[in-house]
Amino acid sequence: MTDPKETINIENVVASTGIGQELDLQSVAMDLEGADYDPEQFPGLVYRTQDPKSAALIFRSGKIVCTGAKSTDDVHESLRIVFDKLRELSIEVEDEPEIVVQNIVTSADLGRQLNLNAIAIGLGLENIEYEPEQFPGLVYRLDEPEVVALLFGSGKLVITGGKKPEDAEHAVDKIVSRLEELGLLE
Amino acid sequence: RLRKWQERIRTKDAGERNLQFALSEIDRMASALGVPRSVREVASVIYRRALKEDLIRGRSIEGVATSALYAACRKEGIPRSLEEISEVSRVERKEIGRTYRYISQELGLEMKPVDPKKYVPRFCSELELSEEVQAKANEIIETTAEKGLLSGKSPTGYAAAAIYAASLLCNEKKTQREVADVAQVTEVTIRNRYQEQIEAMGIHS
DNA sequence: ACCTTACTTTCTAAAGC
DNA sequence: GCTTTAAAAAGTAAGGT
Repeated sequence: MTDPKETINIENVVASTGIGQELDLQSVAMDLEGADYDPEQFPGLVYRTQDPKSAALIFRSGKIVCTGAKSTDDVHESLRIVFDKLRELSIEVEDEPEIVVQNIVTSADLGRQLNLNAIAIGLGLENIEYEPEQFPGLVYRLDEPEVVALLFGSGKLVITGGKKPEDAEHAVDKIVSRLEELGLLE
Repeated sequence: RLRKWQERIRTKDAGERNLQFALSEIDRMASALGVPRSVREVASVIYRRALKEDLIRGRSIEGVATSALYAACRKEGIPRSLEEISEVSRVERKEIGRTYRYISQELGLEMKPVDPKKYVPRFCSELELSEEVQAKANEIIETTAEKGLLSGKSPTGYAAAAIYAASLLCNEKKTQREVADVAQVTEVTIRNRYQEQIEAMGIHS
């Protein structure tokens, strides 16, 4: 049997950082090509990097949110590009601003079909949310690690809310053992 | 002080008025949906519990009232889809759904997923289909759900497909459009569920 | 009937309303 | 609470050909 842990794939990494300097977003929007800035709609300026693909939300305070990267390395690479772009606009940016990963979205495959109805009862209706009229996935919140899992009938799942790649692995382990002890896998 | 006392009265009156409004809304929607009085009573109890547990803060009274009715219909085994409920409420479907999930979770209602078979009698009677078709539709739902086909699928679409298939098998054919209209799903959904169900039932047609 | 686009759910930070 | 950004899962829907 393929270990479900081997099927884990990081789909999105969200991180926050800051250049340690206030910004005039109006002028940054003028000079930075491809920048989307509509303060009436949202206070942040949106700047997209192509390789690695990501979207950076740049704020007046100098704080930045980067999302869409496929790995923590890509987050660093994307933000390095953003920092350099800002430096090209002669904006002072710290040498190595601290980058904090805030959320990692992962997908995985348990390798067998799931009977979500049975799993909903097995895990306990008070511990899950399963409303197929509204969404096909069963929502399962774990305490340790503190993540949220979306389980689908196909056996595939999504893990989100984690801050480290290991969180997803631990979550998959716990889910697999929980479903196995309930006799709901295979 | 007199002012504090007056304020308490005012608050009490406002609260009382809000409760009356909520209960009258539940009554109005229940009548429009044609659900029995017992369901309105269950909905009222759920609404009062939500009020007691202070779950209405940050939400509209009408949203909570509508969600309570939606939950009550399910609890009583005569579910109405969010689509149907939203047609008699001024709250939009998405808001009813999220408010329902919230009060369901907070009040520990422990609602089981809707069984598609619960929609069969009402949909079939609206389509004027026989008991034989109903029984066949229930059989299709039961058998295919046991094979795992139900996971993640909407109960209304699932019931609609089984009813469509049963109407064909019993020579009381209804078109996909007719069934789709009463179940408030698209013909595409019926087609997709129908194909999976007849395949799982080993029916050639 | 197909295809494409888009919306539902989960998570997270940011600043401001 | 909302606004915006990204991403996956799978179901449902809508519009065009």
